[in-house]
Amino acid sequence: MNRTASIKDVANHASVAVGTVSNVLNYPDRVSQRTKERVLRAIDELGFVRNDAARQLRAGHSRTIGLIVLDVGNPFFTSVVRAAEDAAALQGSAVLLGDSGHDAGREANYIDLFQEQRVQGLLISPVGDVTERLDLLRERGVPTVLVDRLADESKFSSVAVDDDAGGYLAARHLLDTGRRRLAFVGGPTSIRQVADRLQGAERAVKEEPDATLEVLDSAGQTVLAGRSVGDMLVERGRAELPDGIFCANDLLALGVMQSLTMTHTFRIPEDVALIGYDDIDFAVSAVVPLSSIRQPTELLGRTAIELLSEEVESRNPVHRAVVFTPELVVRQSTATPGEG
Amino acid sequence: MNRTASIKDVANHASVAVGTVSNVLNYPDRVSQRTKERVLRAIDELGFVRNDAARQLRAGHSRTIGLIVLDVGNPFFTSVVRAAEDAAALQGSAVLLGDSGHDAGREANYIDLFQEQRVQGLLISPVGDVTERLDLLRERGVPTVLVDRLADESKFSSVAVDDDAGGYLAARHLLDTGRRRLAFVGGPTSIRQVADRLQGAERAVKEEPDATLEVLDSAGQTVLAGRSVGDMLVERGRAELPDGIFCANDLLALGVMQSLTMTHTFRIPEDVALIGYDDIDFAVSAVVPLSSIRQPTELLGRTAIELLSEEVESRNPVHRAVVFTPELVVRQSTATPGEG
DNA sequence: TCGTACCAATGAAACGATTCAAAACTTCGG
DNA sequence: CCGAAGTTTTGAATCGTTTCATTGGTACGA
Repeated sequence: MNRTASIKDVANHASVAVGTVSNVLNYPDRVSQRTKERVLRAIDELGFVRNDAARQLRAGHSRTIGLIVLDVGNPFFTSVVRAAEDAAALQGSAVLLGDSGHDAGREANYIDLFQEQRVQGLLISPVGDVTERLDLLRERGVPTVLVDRLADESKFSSVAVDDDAGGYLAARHLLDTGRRRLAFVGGPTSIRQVADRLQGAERAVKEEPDATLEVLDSAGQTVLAGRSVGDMLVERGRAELPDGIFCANDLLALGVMQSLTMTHTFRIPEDVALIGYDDIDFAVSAVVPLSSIRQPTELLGRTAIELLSEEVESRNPVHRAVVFTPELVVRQSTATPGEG
Repeated sequence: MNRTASIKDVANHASVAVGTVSNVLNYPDRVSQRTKERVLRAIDELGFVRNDAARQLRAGHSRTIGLIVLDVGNPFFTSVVRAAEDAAALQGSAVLLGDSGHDAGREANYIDLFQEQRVQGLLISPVGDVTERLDLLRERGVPTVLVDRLADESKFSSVAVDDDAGGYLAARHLLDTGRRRLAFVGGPTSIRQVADRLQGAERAVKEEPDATLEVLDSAGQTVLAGRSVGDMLVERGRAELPDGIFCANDLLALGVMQSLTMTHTFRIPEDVALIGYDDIDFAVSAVVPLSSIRQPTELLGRTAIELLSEEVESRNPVHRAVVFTPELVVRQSTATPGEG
């Protein structure tokens, strides 16, 4: 048991030619029943396992797709990854997963690694601006699809979710349930997602002449940041409290909820309605189940793979930018006051 | 720009032999300065990227390590993965990540895939019992290290965390802060982790003659399951309430906390102390910051890689089972009543 | 019996990098 | 100018698979 068996060993053991063994593996119909059985027995007895490196060397390309995400721990990406893996498996490819952790250096390492592996193509949620490294990929003809990032269609295909539409959806929902004094809670607007969600909310508020939107800047996108905003609101007193709060993500919303419910001065949703964004697992099991905006992550992952396949198959590069619309998930935290 | 450049193209372009190009890449010292520069320029001009398949075919093995986890979304594994990747990178290997999602079929697919890729070795957190497939790997001489699972040392190396010690640590902490009527909240004890944590807690309680431990079975390991247990406790009334609760994981603890704090009948930690397990991100930002037991995930990942390296390098397979002791993280939810 | 199809099996060539024995070139002392 | 010793460069052989033109067999009708 020194070395793993090769196709040649199998051929000898079954007394056939190497080409025949290869045919058994790749084109079973071309081989007679008798021979096939002999070969399969030999494979079994020797514990033969295909050497993918040799296969891929001959084929000129691998059957793997590279996927680089900003943070595997983030449920959004976890879900996208899972969907991409499943979609890839259906078409016989495997996904190599890389986690850049928002670090351009790690991202670069993975890009290089995947190039050496001769991946069929690359799905990437890039760190910061689209780097020159991605342009290099393009020149080298490595099909690439940007994930969760709009792209110049002359250069790349991309899949993304319309954050402006999500913001509109959230604010519109608050307005539809009778709230008029809205507040937006969100981290630095330098983050594109935050800015887009705010912009969508503003658009909805402009549709109602008597509605107002107050912007409450939060220090970050965490539960604790949400709690400080909440504490600040509690101190204001009832008269100046907004009656509908839209948070740029669920963590912020959970923090705000903690503040408001702890003091027992305000009730959700009777005094204030609260809606978040992302629909993380915790949203449904919050003290007051949290309404949220759900992003179609499975669709995102699946579509990314499909766009990539298109690029791989067609010679001439026709890029497409696909944008999905998020979905409103209504729970108790924004129930209509009348209905409790 | 039809085909990616090969080492032969580079050699022609720089007017040297293929061996020289290879030397520039692998043993730069063997090559004269002048030649090296010419070759590097050619590499740059042609956009040459090493073909890993060819390299690996010649070398007989890859520079990658397979890692199969039960759930990439679980923060415990996410952290282990990150640590393993970093440790592998240090020794010049890359990690191929597979997510079995607790599904034996997906696990089997990844094992097969990684075998075809000729990974140097495999880290796996196996689904259910150690399968015959792993025994096959062993026979084929693929070094394998089990993660988060104790293994028969005659067969595999393994890294795991001592759940019994963790349970002891949690209960001992409750006892040390003066609590005597303890309760354990945990899902079906058929789950090994749950059973071990309970056993450790029982061990601690036996050390105090006047202490008792009540076992409250929960329907699962979720926030909602925790909340039903909490609701049940609230109904009991103060006299029969335990004064220290140890939950088999943080989600359960957060659920219990929601119930107890919502009614405002009981205060944490004054009336009841509460401690969880895993120290997830949410623990620190709970309404009452949650004490918990932290598992040394980074250490787990790093050590797994080290054990694997040992197996890869040494001829004769000497397996080791490494068990780590978890760590107590004290927060407000178990503060000593006196200190409030 | 021969010729024509058809089907199965064969095995050399190719993929691209690394290795290593041999060849080619330098340098330097005599 | 020669030979020895050292340094660089060369290029054929190799890894394991797939491909495909070629060969070997079999069946069947004429």
